[in-house]
Amino acid sequence: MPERDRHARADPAAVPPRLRSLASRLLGRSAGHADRISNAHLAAAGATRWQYATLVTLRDGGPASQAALSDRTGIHRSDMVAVLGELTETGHARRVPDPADRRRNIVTLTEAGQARLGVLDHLVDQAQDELLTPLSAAERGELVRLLQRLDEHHSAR
Amino acid sequence: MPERDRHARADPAAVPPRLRSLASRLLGRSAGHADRISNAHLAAAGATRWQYATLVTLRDGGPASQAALSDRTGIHRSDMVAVLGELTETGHARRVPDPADRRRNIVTLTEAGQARLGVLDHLVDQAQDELLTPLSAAERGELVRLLQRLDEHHSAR
DNA sequence: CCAATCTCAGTTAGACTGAGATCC
DNA sequence: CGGATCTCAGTCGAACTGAGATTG
Repeated sequence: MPERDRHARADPAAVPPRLRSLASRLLGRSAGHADRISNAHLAAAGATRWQYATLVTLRDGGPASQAALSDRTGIHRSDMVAVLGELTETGHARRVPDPADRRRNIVTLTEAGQARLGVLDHLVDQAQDELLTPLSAAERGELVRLLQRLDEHHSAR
Repeated sequence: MPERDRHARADPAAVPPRLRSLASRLLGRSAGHADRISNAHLAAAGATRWQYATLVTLRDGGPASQAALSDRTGIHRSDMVAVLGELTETGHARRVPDPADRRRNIVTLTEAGQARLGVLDHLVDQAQDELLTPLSAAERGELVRLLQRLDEHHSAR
């Protein structure tokens, strides 16, 4: 991988103060860094963030329909179809029609999926650590708490 | 505008704790809220975030080449072409070849651009306020400071 | 010849809409 | 019938790559 990038990276010192202190801009940029780092770490195992979120949700919430997985992960129902296609093809999840309601699929985590999840958990931890490098443990907690309040407020009906 | 959305919104209570406390996920979701709110407020004046960032940078940094504007805004050089196309067509910026180096354009803010910027500044302030509603003034400052440190760290060469 | 600048065409991942088929 | 559920095709804005033309 060449990994070139001689372009467009926002010279931190040259950004006007007005922009440098806009919360919306800082969130966008930090989310960009977070995406790049998370994707890079997960790609080492050939995984994606959507796959990881889905596997975690299956482990913590148990078997569920695709609609329920959409609600719990925040992944669009329509993208969930593709994610589960990948996970079932690689044997990490199983998708069987619900006998009690045949519109639904019941999705379950396989043993292989549990094993994979252990690996991915570790990679994600590393990604968080790289992302939050400049912050102390207390500051990381504070950041997470503030962001949770933002997200909860704006996710509420 | 119908503005429907009966779908995929992540039921906050149902998200597994592991996901709910991942900084990278929270940043992505918060950035999404920020984008939606900022876009909505700016759209009321027919403007975009890229246009706003470019106008601010012209006001605070004075006339500049497109490459310099790219560095200062973090907008890709290739997208900057289109943004300046819009701004010059609407008479908010002017683009003239640099007589000292004819590879460059010198971009300047027009009077109309300054006036427009006053309006947009106000809309952006409203957007920040809506975004940060659940946080106190002290918490908003703390959030901005933490995010600045993240961004500076990961933007550094 | 090499490097910088601007421009244009095309790509990518993420998030979304709309509609069809199936089933309760 | 109305209303979920899953699936598929396609759209959209944001961010990017690559290459060409021009100039230093």
